[in-house]
Amino acid sequence: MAGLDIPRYACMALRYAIMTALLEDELSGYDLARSFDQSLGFFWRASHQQIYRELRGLSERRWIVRRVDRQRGRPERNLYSLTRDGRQALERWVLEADRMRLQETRDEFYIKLYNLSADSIDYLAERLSARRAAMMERLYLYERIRRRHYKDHETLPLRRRGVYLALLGGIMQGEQYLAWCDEALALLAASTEELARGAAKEDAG
Amino acid sequence: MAGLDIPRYACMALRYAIMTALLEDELSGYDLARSFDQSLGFFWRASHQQIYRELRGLSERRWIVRRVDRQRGRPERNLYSLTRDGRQALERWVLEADRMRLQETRDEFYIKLYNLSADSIDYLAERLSARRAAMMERLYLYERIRRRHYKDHETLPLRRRGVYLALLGGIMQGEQYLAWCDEALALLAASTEELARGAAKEDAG
DNA sequence: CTTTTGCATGCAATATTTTGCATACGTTCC
DNA sequence: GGAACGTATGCAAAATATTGCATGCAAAAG
Repeated sequence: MAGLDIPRYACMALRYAIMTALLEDELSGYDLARSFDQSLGFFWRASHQQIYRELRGLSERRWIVRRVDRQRGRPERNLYSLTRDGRQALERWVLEADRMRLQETRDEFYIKLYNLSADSIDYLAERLSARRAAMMERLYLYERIRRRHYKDHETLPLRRRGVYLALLGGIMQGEQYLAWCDEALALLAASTEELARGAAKEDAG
Repeated sequence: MAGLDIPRYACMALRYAIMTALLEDELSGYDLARSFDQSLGFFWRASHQQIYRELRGLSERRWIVRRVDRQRGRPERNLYSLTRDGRQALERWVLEADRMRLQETRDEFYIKLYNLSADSIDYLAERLSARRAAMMERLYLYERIRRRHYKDHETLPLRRRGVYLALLGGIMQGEQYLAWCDEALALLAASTEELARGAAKEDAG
């Protein structure tokens, strides 16, 4: 029951996501919480509570160190950076333990689709539109990043190429998602019309 | 501290995924654990432990009921089916609380890509190939299901159309993923070659 | 016959994530 | 001059998910 908050195992991706973010910059918990909305956060999001907790755990392991930044007027910031041990742990993790479960989308919207009915069709179509719009915006952001930082990826240093590939994955997935939304919305609209004409077969158990 | 295992809130997607699976069939925990590898499980996977736990919680809520099936030779099975309350709760959930966070891929492989280096490039390329192969197999399965059950989706009853759309989402995402793998593998291969020729700029901090 | 595989269920501990709350200071808006 | 907003940090509890272990029977494989 001692050392309650220090997990014994080192299997958590968020931990390494944070360390990855610290690879290039010294950042505060607050910075991390925000930058997680912008870059790595596309692939692994976390709330500030979780981030602060991880920062504590990482400090106790000596994988990161804290430096207090006293600002005029503002509250102090705790800036963290990777230690040598941390860098090594990160490198080890990259080469280890690929759990490859990626085979799962884990989006409850799909489950809702399994429950499509005359009662739910309008709502689901509306939500799908919202998702489409949100993804559109996300794609717009991706593209800006791409244009600004990854214009010609042939000349990037190696590590940056990896980041580019992740970004490309986001972009391609986003585009595919838009295409799917369009197909789905079309089918839902057609179904609504059929229902209105009383022509659609109702679910018959 | 009383009623420890009965969650107070009703916000968990797995719960509704299970109920959705029970919408058409009476199933055992074991059945669910396996069918989750086949259909809904593409979108929300769970271990048998989690499933049994949820089944217990759902029973306590009276959203499902258990029927004991005594089989010759084999151990007994607990078969579950939806109650009226359960069906209503499910319908309510579909129309409620769309949390729409889908904006996140949550695959640690992307984080590893952020750490691409001369040390990790071969390993990551190898893992990517494995993912490509796994997705290929998954797509093959999807396509079989599609051909068998969703040949012409225009004539399906409404609920089945929803299931079809989820499946279509899986298929499209899978195809996109393959395309991304190919692009990524190509870039990694090119980078490896450059490294071999000593021509690639090494990561310069 | 003995091991493996499949069916079938479950507990306990740990790990991870989310939700709700709390604080405190400074600036900007009205 | 007070409300709202942004910076900045954190605890506690609840919800969710994974891992490791355990059991027991039957059929099939060797």
